[in-house]
Amino acid sequence: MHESGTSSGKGQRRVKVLVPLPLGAPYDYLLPAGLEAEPGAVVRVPLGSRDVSGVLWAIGGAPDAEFDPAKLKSVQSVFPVRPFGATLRRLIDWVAEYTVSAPGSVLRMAMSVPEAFTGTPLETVFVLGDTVPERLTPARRRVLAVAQDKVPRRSSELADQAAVSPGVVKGLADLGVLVGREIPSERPFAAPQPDHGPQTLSDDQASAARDLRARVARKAFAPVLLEGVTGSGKTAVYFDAVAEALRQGRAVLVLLPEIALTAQWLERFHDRFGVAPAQWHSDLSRTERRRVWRAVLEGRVPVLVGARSALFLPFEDLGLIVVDEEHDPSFKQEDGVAYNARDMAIVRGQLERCPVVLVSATPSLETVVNVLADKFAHLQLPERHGGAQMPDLSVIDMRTEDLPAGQWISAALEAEVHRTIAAGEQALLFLNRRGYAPLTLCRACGHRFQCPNCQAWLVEHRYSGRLRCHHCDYAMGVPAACPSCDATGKFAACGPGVERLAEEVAERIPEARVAVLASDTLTSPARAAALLAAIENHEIDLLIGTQVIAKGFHFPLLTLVGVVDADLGLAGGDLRAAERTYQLLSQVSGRAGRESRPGRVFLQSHLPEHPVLIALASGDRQDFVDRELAARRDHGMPPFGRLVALIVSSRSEDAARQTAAALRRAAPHYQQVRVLGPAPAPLALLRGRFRFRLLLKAEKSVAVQPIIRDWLAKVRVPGAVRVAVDVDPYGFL
DNA sequence: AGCACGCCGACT
DNA sequence: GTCGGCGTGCTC
Repeated sequence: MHESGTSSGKGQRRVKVLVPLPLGAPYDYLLPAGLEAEPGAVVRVPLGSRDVSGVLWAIGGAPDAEFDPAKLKSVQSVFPVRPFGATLRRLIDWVAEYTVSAPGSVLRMAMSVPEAFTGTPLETVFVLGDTVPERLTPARRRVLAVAQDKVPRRSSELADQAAVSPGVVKGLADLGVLVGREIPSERPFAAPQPDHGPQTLSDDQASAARDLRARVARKAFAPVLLEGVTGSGKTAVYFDAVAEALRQGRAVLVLLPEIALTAQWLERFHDRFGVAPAQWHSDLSRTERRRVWRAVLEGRVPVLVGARSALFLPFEDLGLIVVDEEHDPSFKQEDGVAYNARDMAIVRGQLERCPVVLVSATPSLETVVNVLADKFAHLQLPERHGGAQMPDLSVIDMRTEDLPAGQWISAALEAEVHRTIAAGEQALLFLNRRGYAPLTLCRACGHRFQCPNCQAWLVEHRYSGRLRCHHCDYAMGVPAACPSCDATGKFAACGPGVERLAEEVAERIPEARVAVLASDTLTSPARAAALLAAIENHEIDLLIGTQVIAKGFHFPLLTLVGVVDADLGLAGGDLRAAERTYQLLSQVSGRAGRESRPGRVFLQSHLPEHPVLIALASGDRQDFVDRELAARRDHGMPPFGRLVALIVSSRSEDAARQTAAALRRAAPHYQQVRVLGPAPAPLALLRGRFRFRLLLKAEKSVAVQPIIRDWLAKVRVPGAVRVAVDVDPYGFL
């Protein structure tokens, strides 16, 4: 019973409240006379049979004509926190409009900490208790030594300072040796010092840095591409702009792809500014997430580095946004609200009136076109920093190699690895495939292990002894006998993954001390950091890695890069296959010879005449970009045309097919618009759902969102069927 | 996203 | 006979 909700006495204003649910529009509520709230206020409202937190979106406004005014409910309370700023609210509306999704779904991304508004965040700190431990291990002794001074510390601080794992601290706490206590966690975020450790910049770097500093000082929107070959010192340049924003007292947001692996980036930040920045990524604990969110809202975070979702944090006074590795596909969110954080960063910069710096060695074609059209300023660093040379790159034609079955390293590449290790240097073998083998089949009957939920093969992982689907969380043990014909000992692994490559290396390059780096072996930041340290200390000679190794790492001794299968990304009809392969391979190549020792790169390929390989081998990126742009323009493809994908999915294949067909029949008819499909989506079965895809292709001048909205409104979609809209789709999944 | 309501299998 | 499975639909 919500009696208060049905009254509409005098002094109660009607307000619009957006709740973080996919509801399409803000809902109307009454604001009781006693409550004061302005737009942006975080409020508690009744919804159905429960209460939810939402944001007051507007006072008054046109009442919802569909809704019976007698049923209006009342705002229950207003949280005592700073309201969401007008720019963030406009960003949320803008993103919802652009991506054709519910504003509530976008708000949800900006309110990712449901419990962030209530009271004061608490955290547990420990001090030495009276109990004496029975067994004193060396690790425990170190913890006690640290705790001796009676200063209360969080368990992670104790663990760090005593150089023990968090488990040791927890063990002592469980024994009562350490006593925990809850205290308000409003520890300030340490202030980065703009002049802590300035770096010497080359002339090119200094002039780019000067330009960026001036733009930051101007406090106006300015999109800038900072382009420079791998190793040219782009980070040092934008750090200067960060320092300038700090001097202005404005906040800085740095977006990076896959934050968990940026130990080296954090180290550089620490060297430059004396402290660590605040961080935002999916691995944060609840407490930490809440602490950071709250601190951002209250304007206590000077610099934050985060993954794409950090774009929706409630900053009040942003002075600079940096999108590092702007071309990286992981800025594109595919599920839920499909948005590209790089593009939305530009929008946020516009709303906040601050510069947005896109950083890359291989800018996306979208960005290249924006530079050509003078929409983005362009700063270039043509040379490697500190006199290092770009690596020497050559292609190994695998058609003339005669490798025995189960081997993937050519004789030439093997010889190079031996030589590199003998010279006391390090080598990297790159293969963008996790696990042991991408396909396992039975030689007796031809049975292939397939995922029951997805249209995909199960990938054998020998380290964990399981067959795993890379698209959902399905996994099974390797059975003793074939499930189809009962034969035993007939399984054959087809194709290589990094684990199998490691096996080949053990046989052919036995002198190498090897580390395998893949997203499933670098499970925690701690493990990643330990592995990086081992590499830096030259305890490792040979790195075998998937694309996690391609980004941003800097190993002085690494002089040889071997790309085991340079053709891997080129198959299939993906629009961006060539662009992405070029980006990935030039980034991997860029790991070689970053300091005084020159680097060499070998690309093993069956398609040495492919434009991507020719461009990589010749080092002529411009020629490649020109050709690729010409091809895109000829076909009216992005960045010259626009695409919107509709993915129709359902547990019932029939229901999905029928809805897709109904959408086809209702397809919009305009001169500059074409609708393709429906066709089974590239992953026609994903996580137990059957998927069909329609593609709308339009000229660049067309506003596609209203067309899509009209289109969707014409078709009745049964509850069991979902239609996902992806404006500017990236991959063709 | 929850949570309620609603129609079909194994239990106190 | 009911307890409860999760499919479907609504929430100002």
